[in-house]
Amino acid sequence: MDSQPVHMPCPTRFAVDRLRSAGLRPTRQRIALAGLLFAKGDRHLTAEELHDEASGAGIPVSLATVYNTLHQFTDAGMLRVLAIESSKTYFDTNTSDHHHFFIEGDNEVMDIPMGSILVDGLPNVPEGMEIAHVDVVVRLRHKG
Amino acid sequence: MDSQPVHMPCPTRFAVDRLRSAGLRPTRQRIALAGLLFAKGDRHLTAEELHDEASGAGIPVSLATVYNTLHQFTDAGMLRVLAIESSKTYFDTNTSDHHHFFIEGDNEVMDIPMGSILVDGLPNVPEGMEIAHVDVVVRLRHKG
DNA sequence: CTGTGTGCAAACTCTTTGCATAAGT
DNA sequence: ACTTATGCAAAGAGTTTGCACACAG
Repeated sequence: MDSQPVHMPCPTRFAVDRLRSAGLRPTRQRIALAGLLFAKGDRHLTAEELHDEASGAGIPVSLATVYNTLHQFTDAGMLRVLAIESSKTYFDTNTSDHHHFFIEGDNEVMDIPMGSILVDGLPNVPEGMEIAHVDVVVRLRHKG
Repeated sequence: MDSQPVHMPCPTRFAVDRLRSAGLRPTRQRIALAGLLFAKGDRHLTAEELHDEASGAGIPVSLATVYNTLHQFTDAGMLRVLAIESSKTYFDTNTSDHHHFFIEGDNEVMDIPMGSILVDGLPNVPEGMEIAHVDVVVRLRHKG
């Protein structure tokens, strides 16, 4: 019956399709990184974290390529950059409009559940400007 | 009548007092930097900007000292650090609770007038955590 | 094949640090 | 005098870039 033999596992298929529709050539490294990024729900990663994860998964990819790839994905609208902490760039796999917890000390980023925060009374924007985005970061610390 | 001759201009006096009450020795450099920072209302500066400004004002101070001083002022509660853009640290002379515009392209930071923004419906905070701070950044772009 | 992507290493930016010198009290 | 701050230069983290080689179409 199966006249179209499938040689690749499903996550790879998924990644390949996503890359193609973004106009990016599905190379080994991009497929692998997309697989890691988009397989398990929303994630917030630095380039270094993703690089470590790839290495750990037996995918040899250079840090430079991880950076390049993350920026390509960002330009293609598959990722969003978070400016939460100076000195480290976090990439968010959830590109929809939402906000974040940042846990000081642990340097961990978490999504704030949609709809549970409300920003109101936005101020008048200066002449000739428009709002590109509103970012809310709720910084948490350990109690005690 | 004036039995206490005043040899220093007023801004210096002010800076010296501020430094003393923060427990910081009022050195030439600290006095000069405090003068620049706190003389003209609320400001949002990077270390490099302040360094340039000091140099321009004929105050020779090294960039390393500017960084050290900004951190000492921050620890003393005289400044706040803004994490608005990756790769650059902005120091805010307004330590009260308020939010910011960030103009993309120009990389300029502006205060949002107090009370003109309202964050409501803060989400439940995870167990054992408390809110340290809520930061709202309204990112603006030039229209057209 | 042809063009694009990758890896490596070097460059670059921002920031911190160590140590001898200078300044404050 | 005694202590603390400063300047310089070097080190350090994170990120980017240039160029030869490798891979996808």
